[in-house]
Amino acid sequence: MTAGSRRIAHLDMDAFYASVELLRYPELRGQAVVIGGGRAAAPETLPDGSRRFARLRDYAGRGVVTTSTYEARALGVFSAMGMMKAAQLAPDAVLLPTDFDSYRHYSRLFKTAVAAFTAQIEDRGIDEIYIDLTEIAGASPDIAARIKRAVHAATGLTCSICVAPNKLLAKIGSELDKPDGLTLLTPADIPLRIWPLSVRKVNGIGPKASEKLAGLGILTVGDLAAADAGLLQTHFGRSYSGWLVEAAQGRDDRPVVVSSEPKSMSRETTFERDLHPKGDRPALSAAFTALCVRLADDLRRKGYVGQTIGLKLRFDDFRTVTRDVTLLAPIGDAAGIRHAATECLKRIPLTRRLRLLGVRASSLTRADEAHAGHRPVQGELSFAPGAGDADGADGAGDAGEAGHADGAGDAVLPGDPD
DNA sequence: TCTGGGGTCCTAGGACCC
DNA sequence: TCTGGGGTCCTAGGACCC
Repeated sequence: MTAGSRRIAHLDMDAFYASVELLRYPELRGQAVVIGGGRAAAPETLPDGSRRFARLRDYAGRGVVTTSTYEARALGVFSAMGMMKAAQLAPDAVLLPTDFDSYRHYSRLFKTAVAAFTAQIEDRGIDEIYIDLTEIAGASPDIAARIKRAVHAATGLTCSICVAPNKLLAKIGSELDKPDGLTLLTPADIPLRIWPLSVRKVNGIGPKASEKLAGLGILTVGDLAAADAGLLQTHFGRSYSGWLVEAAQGRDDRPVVVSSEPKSMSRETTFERDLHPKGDRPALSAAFTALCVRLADDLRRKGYVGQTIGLKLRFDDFRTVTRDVTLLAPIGDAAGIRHAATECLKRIPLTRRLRLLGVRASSLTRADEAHAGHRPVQGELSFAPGAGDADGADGAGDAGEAGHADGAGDAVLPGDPD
């Protein structure tokens, strides 16, 4: 199955959200534009037909930058940066709210355009895909150029493509000539084009690993390629160090995965201000219910039910805690989800104000196969005696069946209808 | 100027079974 | 009577990605 050389392309839309916004607001072309901020203000149309845009300096809140135009990046504003920090760096930059419906629309358009070439496409999110070109007739540069033209014709947007022997190299390469790039990489290019790059450019080496590598004097992929395998193993463990060694050599035999089933679905929200578990009980309870309703809605729309329900809290000191419970049978309704998540909540001591609340469903099965998907669960409920945390003397043993009985009387966040 | 929301995968310990 | 090993499931947390 391996052997033979593959031709794998990585296609990445250029500054995707920002570029979609520029299609709608062409007058912003050439300006520093930032998208994000959660509840940012939408542009206002004036009587003369012109538009007034919010500026970054007007923003106040807890949002982060989702995307920025290349002009904003030149000012130091990048994805995931806190909006308040971005406002300091570029106070005059235009601020736009995220419009996911619109981005999803353009995402469908570009993916459909590529699908005319091959079905061998791996979805990697809203703005990027891998494409296996191995079985497509023609030279790689020609195929890539045709795909770029098709994407532009379908969307009016540019993308960057790299064709390489594997996904690892294709992913790195698609960034090398951005925007509107067309890059070809062969094994012979690795020393000259890959090794000078920061280890951060490798998909799978994040902030923590790169920090640790820097501590060992390893900054570039070339440093990594030259590093002692034993040294790496003592610091990163067998599995991850083995992968690092392979990655530094540009080796990767992961296939292009054409279809996959979702593993989990979740909804979470960060409050505009930290909420007190007792003093803000009504607000917390309403938010909790709303999250369960939205999650149930997602599950229903996509046709799944979940047998494991989880709760996530983040405290004002940013400490994050999760708890989950596996039920006897999968569920998908908001009341059932809320009931199970409330059981999880009872197992977390609420000592501080809450910054974030989230609800998750996992162990998903298709709703139409829910009967077949009835997995055997040993014992009773997982929160039966013994399976609890620390001191299990909290009498959870008789918590009852995980049905929909409204035992909310003693819940930390009392259930309120609606 | 404190740091979003939606995911996947991995690790590690304990329960439980054979 | 501690002396096992293998396998699966469940849970919690963390790294990483878009």
